[in-house]
Amino acid sequence: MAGKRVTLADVARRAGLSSTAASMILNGRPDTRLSQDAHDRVIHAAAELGYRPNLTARGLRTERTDTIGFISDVVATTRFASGLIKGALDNAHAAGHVLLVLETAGEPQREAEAVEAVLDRQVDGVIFATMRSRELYVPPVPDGTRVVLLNATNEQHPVSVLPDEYAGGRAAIELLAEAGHREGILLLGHDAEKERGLFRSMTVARRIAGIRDAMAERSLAFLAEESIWLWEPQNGYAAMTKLIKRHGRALQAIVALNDRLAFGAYQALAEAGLSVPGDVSIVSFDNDELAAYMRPGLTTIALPHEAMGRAAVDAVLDPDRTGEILVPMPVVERDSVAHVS
Amino acid sequence: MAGKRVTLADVARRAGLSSTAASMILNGRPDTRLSQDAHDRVIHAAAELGYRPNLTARGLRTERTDTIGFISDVVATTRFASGLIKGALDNAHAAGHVLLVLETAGEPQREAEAVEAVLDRQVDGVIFATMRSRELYVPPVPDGTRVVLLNATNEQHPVSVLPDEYAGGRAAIELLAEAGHREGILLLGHDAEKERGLFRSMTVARRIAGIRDAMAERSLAFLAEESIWLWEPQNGYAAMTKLIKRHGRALQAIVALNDRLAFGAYQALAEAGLSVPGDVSIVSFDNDELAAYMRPGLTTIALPHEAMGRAAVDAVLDPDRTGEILVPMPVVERDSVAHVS
DNA sequence: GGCCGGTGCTAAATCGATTTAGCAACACGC
DNA sequence: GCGTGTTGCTAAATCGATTTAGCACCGGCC
Repeated sequence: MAGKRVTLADVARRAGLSSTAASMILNGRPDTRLSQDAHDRVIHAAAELGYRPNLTARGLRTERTDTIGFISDVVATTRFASGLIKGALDNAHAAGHVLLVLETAGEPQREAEAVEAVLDRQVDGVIFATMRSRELYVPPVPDGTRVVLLNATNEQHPVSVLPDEYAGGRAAIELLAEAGHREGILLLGHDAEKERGLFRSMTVARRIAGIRDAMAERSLAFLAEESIWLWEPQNGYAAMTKLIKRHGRALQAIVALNDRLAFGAYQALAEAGLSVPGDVSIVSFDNDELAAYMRPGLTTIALPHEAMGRAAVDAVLDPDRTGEILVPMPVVERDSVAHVS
Repeated sequence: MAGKRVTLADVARRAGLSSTAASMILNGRPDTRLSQDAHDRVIHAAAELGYRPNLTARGLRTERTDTIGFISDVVATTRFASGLIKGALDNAHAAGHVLLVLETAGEPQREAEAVEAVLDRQVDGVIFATMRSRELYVPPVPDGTRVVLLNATNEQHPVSVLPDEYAGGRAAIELLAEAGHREGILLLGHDAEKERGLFRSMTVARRIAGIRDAMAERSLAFLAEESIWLWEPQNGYAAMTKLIKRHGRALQAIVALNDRLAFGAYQALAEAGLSVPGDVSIVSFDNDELAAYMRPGLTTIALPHEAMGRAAVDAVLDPDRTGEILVPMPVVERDSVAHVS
């Protein structure tokens, strides 16, 4: 494609009108007294010339750019991070906006740079996202700019989008209880005693609270709780190998605090000759890509990353949305939980 | 933070000079004859007021926005997609640029919209990325705009960044050969006969060519080749279950065409009571997240997603880069290949 | 005939930068 | 004392849109 871009002035000239008239007509301004004929001529000329407004120029005048800054500590390492982006992208597209994506690695220096980079480009709003949910430092932002925290909170900016972890935690226990499990349940990843006073993350705390409340309501107690600091497959494998030795067949169900731990548990159970869900049921959290690949498929409470990303964009664009926006965590039932009588 | 942004005019006023002078000084323009004193005053005033140029305004005048459009068919579903973005983000940041990320789901309609959306915002260049490497349709783009294809090619735009799949394919075979494997090698995922005339993807074709050339050079032949159209764990599992039955202990090594197939193969081997790498060695491609979680760790030829993303940004910013830019695929050695004598 | 109000449109200012063109003051050479 | 350069700086144009303020014309009414 060659030549320069068509400008509003070109359209106006072609229509035999001023660019004032062309601007008003193309923006559908109400209460202008421009004739029907003028409307027709401008719209026709614009179509004919393939006119598209230069948003840089418009932005300069209107201070609106139809662009949202999406600043994240991490974008690639987890499916969660990219899910947030995808959801945000979807709703931004639907609203005719576009996303400026920046990564900070969680370093305050880069966070500050990122904020400046997006403000220099006059974004309409900023979304701050984190992997590990937490109270997030937000560099100073001018008053008018709308800020939404995604999977994070901040005192000065009260608009946060979070997964409804409390309800998710309850759902995991409800699922096991409805399948008839009442005994021999193991909590893999957290021990109330050992981790007392340690801060893991805001949302994980709620997840665990949901689990414990649902247990208590049903007068259920865990057979064992195993604290694991890093929720990686290797650690899940090691912990489960030990626990199988200790508890043997008393072990009937596992609540794993994420899918990677569950994956490690599968490996340990297979080595010990125990089958899932025949001998042991497992329910977990996150719905990692992994969960679908495992055999049998892992039943898990999904982290609703895309829905969260979508909610964040909606919140940026709707000035009335405020406070904590909780996004439900869907229960993804596969084949790792057996019914017992 | 309150109040309006500081403008160049504010800085100039404070320094007691014209904004022309302030602009020239802050941009480090050569050959202006402005005094050292004027320099000091402007720089001092800018620092004092915390001046940051409005890039929208600058962009309007200079037609440069320090912004690159990153248009991808998919951003979230695979680690590959998000790796490309992360790499691009890294080098964009290093070069003081920022990325406008858009997703198209591979639909021409959305591709066209995406191009218009980024051009309307006067980006300095556009990167088109795909998951499945292919000749990509690129909507018309004005002459001056630099276009780079990432994991794709296009006739009109000769700048492409691709993984060096041919060398990667060779590397897989070299690895097995050096470990002493000469017989009982299975190619999992492709059968030359069955797939004749079918087009999978440009890069996969090169991968397979590298594999076959390296085999031929060493006068090696596959024990069997198994065509699998969709490279998912379930299909790898099914195919391997069948192949183990058919070939038994003759099977000594597997070249899996991606890690998800290898994962399925692991499951089938474990069920058949065969150990990796004791009974069967496996080498694979991609270096999915999965590969590190598997037991034993999977040796695989990595898809260099981040390096590719970085290379794409470099190519956009350097007008001299042209043609195919091949990014090496690193060999990631874990524990799935045994030495045999 | 003059005033009023409505209709249909446009000139010019504006956003915040960059860039072009050129002015005033001074030194120098002859 | 007069042209010629150099030095140090600025006024104004420009990019492409939006928006403010207001002009010219017409018809109707007294």
